[in-house]
Amino acid sequence: MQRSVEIVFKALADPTRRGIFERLTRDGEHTVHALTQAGRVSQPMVSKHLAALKRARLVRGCRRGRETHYSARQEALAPLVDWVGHYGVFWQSKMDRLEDVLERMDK
Amino acid sequence: MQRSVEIVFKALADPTRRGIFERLTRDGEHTVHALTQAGRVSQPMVSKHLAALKRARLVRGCRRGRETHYSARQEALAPLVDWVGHYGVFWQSKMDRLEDVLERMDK
DNA sequence: ACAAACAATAACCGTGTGGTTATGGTCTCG
DNA sequence: CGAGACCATAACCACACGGTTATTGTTTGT
Repeated sequence: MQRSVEIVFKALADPTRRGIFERLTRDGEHTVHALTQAGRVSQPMVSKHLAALKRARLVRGCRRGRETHYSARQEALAPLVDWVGHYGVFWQSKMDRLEDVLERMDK
Repeated sequence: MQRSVEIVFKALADPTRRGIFERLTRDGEHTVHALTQAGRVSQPMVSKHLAALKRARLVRGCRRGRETHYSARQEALAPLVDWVGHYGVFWQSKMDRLEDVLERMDK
């Protein structure tokens, strides 16, 4: 619980990692090679960052032959959203109203 | 812009800092002394963490005599919320609907 | 079968950062 | 005035972390 908040926050605190996540979100699946080309860091570093994002479940990689394809898992942002909902009361009021509305919409 | 996202994420990535912010959010204004008592970290460290939170505008301190009273500024979570809205498309759809609803509610 | 491509790991390095104790600067109060 | 409370800063230390190059293990194409 608290653990995942910790891991997600830490994972997204690094700009390079955020950049990778943002790119995977915008452009979809990418191989390590592709991410290395675009980025300004070496391939091993990309792999390391991907490992960190994977630990936070922010990213999922599937090996396909000799290349690994990574894609973003936006659901993994849930701990972040929950945290804001808990401790950012200003935003919580908005979220609460959202919950109500969504509930009513589903009926 | 990007800068504030960076600073806010980094500030909240540390568990001690998150703890301080959470406490200030729950229990309201506190002096450095009070925060030191509760925490298991030394007073200078509390001051340092408060300085970091202050740089992120997550916290505001006002000197009152010889003690400084700190309180949380939840509005400073905005960059975080915006970022999630931007890159967490899953959550963005919810947020968009929220925006619409709130707009209609205000009329 | 072999060379090259792709990704992960290892080994290493500099620095950023969380932590400490010690010190200094104000303010309060007897 | 002087002692002590409160906070910030300094000086310092250990280590986690972002970065690199070198290496290894698979897989692919010819």
